[in-house]
Amino acid sequence: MNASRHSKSDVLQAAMKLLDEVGLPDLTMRKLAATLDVQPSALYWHFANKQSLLAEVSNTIVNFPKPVSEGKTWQDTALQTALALRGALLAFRDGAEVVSSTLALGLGAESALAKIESSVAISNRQLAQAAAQSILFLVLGQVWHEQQRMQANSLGIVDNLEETGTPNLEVGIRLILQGLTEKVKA
Amino acid sequence: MNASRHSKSDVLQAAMKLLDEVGLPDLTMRKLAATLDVQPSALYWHFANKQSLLAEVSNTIVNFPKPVSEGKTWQDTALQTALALRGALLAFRDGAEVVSSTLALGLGAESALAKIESSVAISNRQLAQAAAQSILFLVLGQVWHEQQRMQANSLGIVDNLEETGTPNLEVGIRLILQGLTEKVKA
DNA sequence: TTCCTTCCTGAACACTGTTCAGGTTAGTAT
DNA sequence: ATACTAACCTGAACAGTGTTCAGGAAGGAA
Repeated sequence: MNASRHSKSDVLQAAMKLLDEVGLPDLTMRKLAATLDVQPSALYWHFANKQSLLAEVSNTIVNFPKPVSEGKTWQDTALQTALALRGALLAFRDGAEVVSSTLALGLGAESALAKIESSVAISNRQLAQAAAQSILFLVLGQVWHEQQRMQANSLGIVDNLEETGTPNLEVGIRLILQGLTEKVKA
Repeated sequence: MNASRHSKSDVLQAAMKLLDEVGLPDLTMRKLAATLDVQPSALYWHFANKQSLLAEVSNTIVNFPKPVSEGKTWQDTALQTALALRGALLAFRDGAEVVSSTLALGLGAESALAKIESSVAISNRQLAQAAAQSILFLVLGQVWHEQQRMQANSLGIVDNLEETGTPNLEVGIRLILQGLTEKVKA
C-alpha cells in the first residue's frame, strides 16, 4: 500500500493498532514490519529492540488525562483516577499485560503511579506512596484478569458466569481508601 | 549423568530447580531436557505443552501451608496468610511472574486465592471475595516488582535506594483489612 | 514368547528477535 | 549543479524458540 518512509511515531502508531487487532502474543516484529511495507530490520533503526518499543507503547497507553479534583474529596479523586487508569488499560487489547510487564522491568509507565499518588492528598507521603502502589497493582491485576477473560470468551470458551470484574475492583479500591481515611484520622 | 528414565514429577522437579537457577526467561524446553539428559521432544510425553508445565510449577509454588488461626483475630490470620504467600513466591526465582501469568491464563494457582479468601472470616462472602482478590493482586504485583529488582541488582545495576518493598506490601494489606473491618462494623 | 504400556530418539517445521554490510532517498551546503 | 550528510531501508543471515511425529527401546504381565 504505502511505499513511503516512516518516522518513529509512525511505527509506534502502527504497533498500537496491530496490538489492538491481534493481541500481544501475535504482536511480532515481522508482522509489524509487514503492515508498514518494510523489512523487519528497518524497525531497528527506530527502536533499539522490541522491549523499547513496548515500553513506549506502554507509556502511550497510560498517558490518560488526570481527572480534575475540583469540588471533590480526595477519596473521590483517587477513585476516579484509578478508574481512569482502568479505562486507559481497557482501551487497548492486552493493555494491562503490556503495562504490567514494562512496569516490572522498570522501563516505563511510572506516570500511572505518579498520577494516583498525587491524587492521594494526605500529608504522610510514605503512606500515600504505599497506598498508591497498592491501588496500581490492584488495577493492573484486575484488568489483566478481565482482558484475559474477554479473549477467552471471544474464542468461544464457556463463560463461567463470574462477572464480578468491575464491582470487585471498585470495592477493593474503596477498601484501601477507607482504610487510609481511618488511619489518617487516628 | 543420569541415563535412567524419568517420571512426570521428575520433570516437574527439574523444571523448578532450573527455574530457580536461571530464571523464567532462560527456562527453555531444550535446557530443561538437557538437565535430564533427554531430547526436548521427550518432555512432551509428560506435558502437553510448556504452559501446562508452568501451570504445575505455579501450583507447586503456591502450595504453601495455610497458617493456623487459633487465638488470632481473622485480620491477623489474613495478614499472615498473605505474608505466607509472599514467602512462597519469593522461594523461587521469578515466582511471582510465573504465578501471575498462569493465574491470568486461568490455568491454575487458584488455591492461593482460596486460602486468602477463607482467612477473611466475615459473613459477607461477596465482600470477602473482593477483598481476597485485591490482596492477591497486591501481593503478586509487589513481589513481582521486588524480584525484578533483585535480578537487576544482581546484574550490577545501580541500586535506587528505594527499598520500600516489604513495608509497602504490609501497609497495603493492612489498609485493606482496616477498610474491611470498618465496613463490616457499619 | 507375546503383548502392551511407558518413555524416549532424531529429525524436522515454522516460527521468533536481532545483526550487519551495504544501498537508496532526500535535503542542505557549496 | 555537485558534493555531502543524515535518515531510512534492503536482503540475507544467525542463533534460538516451542512443537510434531514416526518410529524404536525397555520392562513387566499374561
